[in-house]
Amino acid sequence: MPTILDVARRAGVSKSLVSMVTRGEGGVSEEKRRAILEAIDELDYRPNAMARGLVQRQTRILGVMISDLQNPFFGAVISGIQERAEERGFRVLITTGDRTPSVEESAMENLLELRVDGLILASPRVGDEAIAHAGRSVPVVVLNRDTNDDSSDSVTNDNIAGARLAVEHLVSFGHRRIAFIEGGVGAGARIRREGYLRAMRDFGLEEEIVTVEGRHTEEGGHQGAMELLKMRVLPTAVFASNDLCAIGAMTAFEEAGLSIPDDLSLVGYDNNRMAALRHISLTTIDQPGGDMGRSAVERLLERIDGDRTEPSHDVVSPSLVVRSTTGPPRFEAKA
Amino acid sequence: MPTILDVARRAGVSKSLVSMVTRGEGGVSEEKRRAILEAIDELDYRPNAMARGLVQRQTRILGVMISDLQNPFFGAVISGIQERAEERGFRVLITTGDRTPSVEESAMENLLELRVDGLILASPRVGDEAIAHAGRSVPVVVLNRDTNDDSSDSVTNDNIAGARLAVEHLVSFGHRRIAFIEGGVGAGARIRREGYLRAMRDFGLEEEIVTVEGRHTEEGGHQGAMELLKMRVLPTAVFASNDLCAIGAMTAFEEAGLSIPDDLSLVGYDNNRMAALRHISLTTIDQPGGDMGRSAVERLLERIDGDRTEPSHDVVSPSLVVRSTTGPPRFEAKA
DNA sequence: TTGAAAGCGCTAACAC
DNA sequence: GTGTTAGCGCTTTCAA
Repeated sequence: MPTILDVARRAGVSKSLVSMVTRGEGGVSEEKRRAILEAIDELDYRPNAMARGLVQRQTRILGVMISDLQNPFFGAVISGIQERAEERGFRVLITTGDRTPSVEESAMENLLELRVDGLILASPRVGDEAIAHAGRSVPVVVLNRDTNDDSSDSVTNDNIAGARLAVEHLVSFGHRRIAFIEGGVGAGARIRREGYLRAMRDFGLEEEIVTVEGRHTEEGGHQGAMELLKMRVLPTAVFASNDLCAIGAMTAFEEAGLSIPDDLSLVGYDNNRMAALRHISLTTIDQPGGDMGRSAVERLLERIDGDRTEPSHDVVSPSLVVRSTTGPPRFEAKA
Repeated sequence: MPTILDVARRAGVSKSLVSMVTRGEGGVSEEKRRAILEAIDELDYRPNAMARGLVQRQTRILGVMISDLQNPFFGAVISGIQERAEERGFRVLITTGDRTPSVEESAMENLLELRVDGLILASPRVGDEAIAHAGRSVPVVVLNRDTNDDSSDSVTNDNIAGARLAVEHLVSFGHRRIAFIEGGVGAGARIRREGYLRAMRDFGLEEEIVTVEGRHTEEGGHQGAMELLKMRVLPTAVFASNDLCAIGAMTAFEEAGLSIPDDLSLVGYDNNRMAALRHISLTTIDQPGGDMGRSAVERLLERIDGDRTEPSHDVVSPSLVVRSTTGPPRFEAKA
């Protein structure tokens, strides 16, 4: 693999000049520049980003840790990140631990060892300590997760408000017995659960609270729904912690012979591409993934450029998207 | 940010010992090792992968270029890649150009400048020359795409056979007028089209060939279907170049009042998670994404370890997955 | 406008 | 078992 020295020799100049050319710096005579470009081409030279990064002490790379690449919602987030990063002259490198906490932490370490200039943690299962640790060496923005330590910024959607929107929508149809399928241990999931609980209480439905375990996957939703189906008295509506989970639940309910929304109403969270499909047509809470990705990049760059040292916590508003999985309960609400 | 020297000083040892410890090499006294570990912890030291990579001339990182992170099929591919790479002690870094050819090429260059030890190109829109160029510096495996140059290995599913499976299945129901919605300019898409054409000819259906433009996205499928709907005589069956495309087409057809599979049969390609959803239940051609990802890693490591210098071209067999979007044509087939 | 030289943080070869 | 040193490929003073 050719080095800058090979190029310099071939072009009959010093390394410095080659460096100036690859960095697009001016002040090189047209003649030498041409010779250098030619040598680069002939040798298939490509600057070594590690050597460069080592001396420049920055990489202009933003690291992104995504826990579930199979969830289309994160596809939207990444699009937003990529778009804004590119505008600002940064590259984006993505890593995933495929939902395994230990692998995720090691993947994050990997990014850190590479000395990325900033890190976006999109809803991972990475522990608080690991985040704090990362935050000590590089600007970090976490997505959809509360941060205790104030070393990192966050961009979240208001999960409490979103959950309330879901419950409110169901209540407005006359539902009272509204169950919740949990989203597992991820940070955002816990807050949605909290939002559900609060909303139920606020609507005077404390007695009707039912929660079952689940996860932010179709399988998780399926299992949660099966739990619900075992109950003596079924809920008339179900709020699932995310769309994937809702879709899994939908499958389970329909397999059990229930018709949605006639026998049961269902609401998800995220508004991912699957939810919008005509055949799914899931009523859900929209979180603007692309916007959140773009904001995360902005926050990161402010830190990198040193424009801001105060922690920032962006909260975007979720909104209700009514589709075909919600309607009035089969029997008149008692109240 | 602390360096290895800081750690050495704090632990009262030389850099070499610290290096040995971070690399997990033996031959360090228990006493010093403990002191070093402590210093590392206190200083929040993290080895600089750039400096390390510079001297070791390898990074143990595999780069993956994915063109569409919104397509769940690639999620499966990445899972496979990640799993196998981890077993073999390699990290995986993913990049995407979000379906923009120029951005994709620059994203690929980025990976190359970082000196990844190998590159997996998962169905990107990157040009042949760019691939060949990359192949000159690092082992490259391309997914689902024919390579002209023999510098890179490939892992593909047999798109010709897969397309034939789709056509055959429809023919077995008595369909004759089977249209094809194209998948755009990506390499795999062109081969599927070719497979469709060949299969139609082989079944003596040359007269019935109808192709319309599309892309490997829902929007692309929707538009392709709209084209089809404008035709004087509608096909009785449609084969779409991938699942996303098929799902978009399904939406368009149903919006136009057609019922699937009664008025029209539909087959996709990939067997992604959306296709398997109960409400979509798309008949499709399965390609084993996870297996393909794992194979790609294997091929790459053979090259990296120098175990193989001959080009390899893995071809996996696609299979038909019959679900609910195909059936006999509404009117008896004439023949 | 150009070149020489120091040094980024690390590993590896060697000496002790 | 431990320390010293050269050098990976680059950028960045600084001089010429």
